[in-house]
Amino acid sequence: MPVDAFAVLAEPARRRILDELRVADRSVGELVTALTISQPTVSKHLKVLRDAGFVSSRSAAQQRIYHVEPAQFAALDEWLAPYRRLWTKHLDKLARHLDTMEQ
Amino acid sequence: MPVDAFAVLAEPARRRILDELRVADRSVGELVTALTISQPTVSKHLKVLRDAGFVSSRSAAQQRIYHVEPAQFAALDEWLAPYRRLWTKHLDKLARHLDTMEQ
DNA sequence: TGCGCATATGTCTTGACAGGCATATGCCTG
DNA sequence: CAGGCATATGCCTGTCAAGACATATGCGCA
Repeated sequence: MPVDAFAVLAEPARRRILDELRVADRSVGELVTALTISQPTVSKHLKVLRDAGFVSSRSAAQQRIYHVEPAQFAALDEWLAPYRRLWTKHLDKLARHLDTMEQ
Repeated sequence: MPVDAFAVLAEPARRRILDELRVADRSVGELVTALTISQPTVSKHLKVLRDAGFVSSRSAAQQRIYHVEPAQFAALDEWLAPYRRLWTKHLDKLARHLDTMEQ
């Protein structure tokens, strides 16, 4: 992770952009109308997301179409992995407890 | 998520604390020596982590022992889930591509 | 090539937050 | 109950980033 992925996602507006792009690729203008944020603000957030590798863009005439880049999310998932063990262990314990109660 | 989980994790020091607590429960003093951060700073980060539900503490004499609370990580994982579909799809595509090449 | 649309960038102000330091609180032991 | 240890909290300052606004750039079309 070149730039801090968590810092990038800390901004709610950026997560809303990602939620939008997850459904389908979108032009900047579409994002602006979908999210009701000013155009310069959207462009700046997109730049941050691009620099962090969360999205990439292609040009289509005067428009730029953005789409989600899955790799960064996979990196996030890797960070989460060791903690996942903690809560699955927790769930196992819970399951065993329930099994005990059934008897 | 009552407070913004991503904003909480955006601070590197807090992630270091979690990495430490993931291995084993620790007192505040142990964290201070392990991370080489001032004691007040550690306490403040712990408060943020506590308020966000990432950790909880129990008292042992004058010490407070902190430990990781898995639920918040599970919440994070849920947020990540819809994106996970994106990159597994991506991997599927890659696998199919490799299959094609083998023939 | 000049105009208009879509997007990017620069500047400024303001607010939030982290760290340093001093100090308060809680708890145990002599 | 006094003193000391472990931890929490309050105050202050510097830093950084987000949003508003103005403006620059890129691209297509008449």
